[in-house]
Amino acid sequence: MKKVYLKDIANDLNVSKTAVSLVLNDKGDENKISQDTQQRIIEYAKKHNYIPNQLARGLSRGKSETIGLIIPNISDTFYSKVSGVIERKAKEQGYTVLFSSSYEDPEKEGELIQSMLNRQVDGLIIASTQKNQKEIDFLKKEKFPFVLFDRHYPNKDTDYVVVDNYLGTKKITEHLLNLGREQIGLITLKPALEPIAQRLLGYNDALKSFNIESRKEYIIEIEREAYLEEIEKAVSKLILSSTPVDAIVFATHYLASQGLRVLKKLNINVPQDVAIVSFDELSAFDIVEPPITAVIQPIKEIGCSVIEILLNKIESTVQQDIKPTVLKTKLEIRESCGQLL
Amino acid sequence: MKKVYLKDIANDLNVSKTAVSLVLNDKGDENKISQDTQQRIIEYAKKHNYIPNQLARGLSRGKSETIGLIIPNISDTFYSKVSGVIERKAKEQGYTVLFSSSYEDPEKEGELIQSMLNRQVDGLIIASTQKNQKEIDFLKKEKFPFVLFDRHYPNKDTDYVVVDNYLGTKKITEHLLNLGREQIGLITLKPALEPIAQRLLGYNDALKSFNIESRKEYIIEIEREAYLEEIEKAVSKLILSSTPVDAIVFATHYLASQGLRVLKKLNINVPQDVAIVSFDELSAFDIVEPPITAVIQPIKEIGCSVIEILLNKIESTVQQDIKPTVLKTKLEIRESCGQLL
DNA sequence: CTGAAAGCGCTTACAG
DNA sequence: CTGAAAGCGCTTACAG
Repeated sequence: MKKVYLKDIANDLNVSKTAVSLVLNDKGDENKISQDTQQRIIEYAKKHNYIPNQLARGLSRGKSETIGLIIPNISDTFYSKVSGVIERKAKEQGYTVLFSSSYEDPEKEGELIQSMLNRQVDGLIIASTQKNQKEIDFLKKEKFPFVLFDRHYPNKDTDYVVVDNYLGTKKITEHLLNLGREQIGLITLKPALEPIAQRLLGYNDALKSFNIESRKEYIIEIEREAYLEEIEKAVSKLILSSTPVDAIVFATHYLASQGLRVLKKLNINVPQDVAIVSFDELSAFDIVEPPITAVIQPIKEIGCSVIEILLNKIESTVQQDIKPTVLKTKLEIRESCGQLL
Repeated sequence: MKKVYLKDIANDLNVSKTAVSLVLNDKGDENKISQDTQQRIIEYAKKHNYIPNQLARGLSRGKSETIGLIIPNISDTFYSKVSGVIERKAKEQGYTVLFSSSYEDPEKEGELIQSMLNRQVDGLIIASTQKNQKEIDFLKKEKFPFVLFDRHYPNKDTDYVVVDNYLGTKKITEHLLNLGREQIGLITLKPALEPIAQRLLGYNDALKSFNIESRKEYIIEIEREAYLEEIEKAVSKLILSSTPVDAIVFATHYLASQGLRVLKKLNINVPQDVAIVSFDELSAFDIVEPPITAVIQPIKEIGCSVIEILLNKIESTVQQDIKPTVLKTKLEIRESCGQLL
């Protein structure tokens, strides 16, 4: 069975390509093509397993029905979950998603944006490295539909969907303070991405609201690429200091889980010796020993907002307003902070 | 700045579209286009930010440089990790990946295959629901490049990459037996996908090799869609039976983690009262209470094999042999099985 | 109701 | 060394 094309159907059925195209695109009725002809075309297409070429269709219509998704790492639980809802929602509207991971490499991210543009995606979703100002400016200038999520460019006016990282971190830090912990360390990342910067602010402001001075030596910023090794030093430093910490805030789920590994290795009791909290979680955080208190990001809402905003921009003819979306996090109290001291 | 096309470059530079196309595709030298002309074209393209249209290119060349990835669920840690390596390796060879989740729905999977074909992907990677014989036959008949992974069609001759599910489960079950456990339950899934079927066999054969009879009431197959509720019943049944179990094999990571949640809720001590093991793991299984012994799938190898086989098929002109790849699992011993009884 | 034709933006024999 | 032209497989005004 050889491949069948539009023109084959037209030839075999003695109708024009126009008619076939119209019918197969559900425009038969509005173009008043006879029911009989429509029937014949549809049957023939089904029988011969006609597969329209979307490349040709896209080229001709100037629309690919594809959206590009660029994230730091599809293997990370947060991004994979958000990607899941984005893909599902996109598919519901007839869009397929092209994805690529930037692995936090700005240059790679730039190439990916180019590559997605090459491929004529109708819109772009980016959780950016925040180091591609130029590309973002380009997209803006071209009025190309895109929405940022998780990380945005604070000094640029774009659509984006983020979580309230500031308030989330403030909440978990205050939770510790409310339980009587006062020497609270923060283990976070170095390159100050916007969410990470916000988390630092939240931590500091929580301390401030309890009239506790933030100590520089309690804040450890580690290199993302080397976090596995660096976190060990960081935790040791906080714990074995002359004024040891009685609680640690971890700025990401992987810092928290790795931090807990280290604490266990050092035979530190959690929460007796130190309480811990995490920004974001892993799905097993509730059965970990001890279960880790965390602020949770609303995965589904993030994905839905992103796709809704993007499709709106793609499909609407009128210029859409640019508006940031800031979603709330949820505090999930478990046992890693213990009881009131 | 308006968009620039091949023909604009040709016009502005007073050369032919042919020359521009050749040069931009790195075929300038082999077509003996003067260095000067090449230089001018490349500079112009860069300066005006020329973005070639891949749709047109693909249409013209009959190749889209895209591969389709269809998996049950991108949000599942196993699939997201494999997808990560597939995407990375694909990108290295210039391919972008289009992905979609089937959510275990055969009909949806069929549509996705169609949709990927529409989009002229050069090849397809599928972790199938195993209920689309027809589509697989179609792909085979058309000699369309594809490779299955995780789940294959045992009665069909196709390329696939799987893990030795049989041996993996045999290993964890024997681990329990070696520690003196004899009443070993199995909590697994109902719709007998190939890997699930193999895991059942592995469990049974392990018992057999220790001359222990497999008891029907110790094997509980639950519905995937309702596993959260059903697992509670399953665990209770095994534990509260008149001949209670002293160990449980969980056939997947999510069954294991949910199973552990239930055990904790029922105040059953692991491993004192029951030992548990899991096929596959979650990244926090080592810090869970107790750390869960599991057989691990070689994520990276799976992804690499899949992409290697696929690209080989796509790019090679000679017919490639069809060959299954069966990878080894690794037993990761932790504390959920305790010591020798 | 239907068809011929132009066009989407590339690539690639082919001729010179 | 270079250019005109056909072709990839569709869609869509336009004319009848």
